[in-house]
Amino acid sequence: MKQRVLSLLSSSIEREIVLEKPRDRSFGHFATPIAFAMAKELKKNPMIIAQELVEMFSKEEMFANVEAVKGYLNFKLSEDFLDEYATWALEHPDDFGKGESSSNILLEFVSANPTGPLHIGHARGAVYGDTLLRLGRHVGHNITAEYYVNDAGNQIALLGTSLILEGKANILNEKVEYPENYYRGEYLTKLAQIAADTYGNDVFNDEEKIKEVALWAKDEVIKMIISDLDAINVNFDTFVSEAGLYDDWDRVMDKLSASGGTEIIDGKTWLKSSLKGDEKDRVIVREDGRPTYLAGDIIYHNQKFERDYDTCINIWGADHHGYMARVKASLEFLGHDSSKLDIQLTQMVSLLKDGQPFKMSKRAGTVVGMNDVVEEIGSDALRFMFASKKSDTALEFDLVDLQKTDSSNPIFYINYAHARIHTILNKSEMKMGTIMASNVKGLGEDADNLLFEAMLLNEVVEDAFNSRQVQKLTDYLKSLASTYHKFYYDHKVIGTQNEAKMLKLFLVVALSIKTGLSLLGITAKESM
RNA sequence: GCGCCCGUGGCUCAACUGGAUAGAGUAACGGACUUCGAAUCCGUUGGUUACAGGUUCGAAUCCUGUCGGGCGCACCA
Repeated sequence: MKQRVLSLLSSSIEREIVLEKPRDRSFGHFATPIAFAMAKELKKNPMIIAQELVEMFSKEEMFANVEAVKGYLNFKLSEDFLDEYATWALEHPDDFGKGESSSNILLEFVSANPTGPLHIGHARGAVYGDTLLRLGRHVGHNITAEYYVNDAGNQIALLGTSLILEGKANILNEKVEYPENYYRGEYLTKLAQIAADTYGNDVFNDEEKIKEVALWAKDEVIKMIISDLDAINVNFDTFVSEAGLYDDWDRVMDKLSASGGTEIIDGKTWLKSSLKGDEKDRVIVREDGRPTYLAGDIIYHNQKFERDYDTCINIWGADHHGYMARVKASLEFLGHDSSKLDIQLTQMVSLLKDGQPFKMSKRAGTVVGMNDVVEEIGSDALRFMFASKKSDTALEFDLVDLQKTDSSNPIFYINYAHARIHTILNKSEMKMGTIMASNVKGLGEDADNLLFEAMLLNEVVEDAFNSRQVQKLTDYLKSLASTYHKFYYDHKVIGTQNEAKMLKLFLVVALSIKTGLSLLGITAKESM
């Protein structure tokens, strides 16, 4: 909708136009402060400029009314235009809210180490990333969802050792000395049992097999992670293995040093990231020749950029923010445009249950598993909760609040609006053909407002994706549901003269809610 | 100490990225069912946008400083 208005305005005004949706509907459907900007250049009173613009546009069929108020230019859309758009939406439900962007984007998210199940912080990144993915695709972009698997380095060996210890302790019932660093948790108990079933109990005493067991365990953990993610409707297109990247190491190193990006001091290779905005240089190869974690990231990001995307989006936990400068520095040295790397951070999550800190009771300690939360409140509530908060602010929420079945629980409230529409459609004797053949004109201001709001989905989705702020969509859906509930309360539908018209209006609302929820990875309910 | 993020009604969050009177939900209180789902709706109370300056037609938003909070500051991933 907004696109159409904008393109009409752009054909007459040669400058960037900010078109906004006024808070107060009496100012129209759309408004622009363009006259203020023009006033500076033309050295004329903005009120006068606005008045001139009114005359330019008031004859357009798209508008019922164009007004100049205090320098703002306010547009009210015509009912013909609104009805035409509504009909189009209902006839093309799969295209509703879609955009025409077409960038190639790589979206990397979650990328949790394959050493244990996902915790609640990962879940936030997963939901945020997957929601961005859905929004971006709806807007028209071509996006690849990728998971970077850190399967090289110490932590895999540590996983192997931890599994062996677990087996010794719980299956062989031996006394074991635990080292300072090792993994623990219920998942290891399960894994040890499977390992015993697969390889036999001897495996826990066979030093030779430690490496093999570690790799096996890593694969098992990845399977667990994938199935955990699947439980909240998060899926990936590609998995990139860190271990597999090192074939490319020599080539990338050559490129780095050729551009003066490296330096060897005390037998270690340093990335001279301080030359590119980082606070200091970073070791990428240790004295003994083993690469550091950063090395893998450098090869990986180089590979990403050589795959030639328009934009690479990374979603990282906020505790990694110190990494941004060094990764970008390496990209610069490798001759890439680091501004194409868009790093979004997700902040910490803390959970309450009925006002008390929610922690896992098991021996694994303090970290809350994603599974545990999904079990408590379900995927829909979890996804909605995370999507509805700005990702870069710390978040605390109470599980009990998300189990409520009233308007205090937004996902419930929105589903209820959708379900009410289906109830009323089922109750009505109207045939779909009759409903579609009617028009939504002449229903009054409440109906016009509801219809207009329902048809704003595309604008909201584009805005949410471009600003990387997915909570704009959840806010929109809450507001739309509220407007609908109000309308429903105030207006009787069945048996009235305007039954078909109103049902057509409701169909648009339902379409918008259903589409919006699906972009959040949630299936709209048709009955509660 | 240095760097990044943040500070908006009692609480959880918005505010179209510099625009019109800072909005929702929750909590508290008071109303609306012989009516398509009251699982809903309506109303009242609650704000010097942490504080002090600055930039301009215009600031919660941008700049500077102060205070307060979170996260980093590995040859771990």
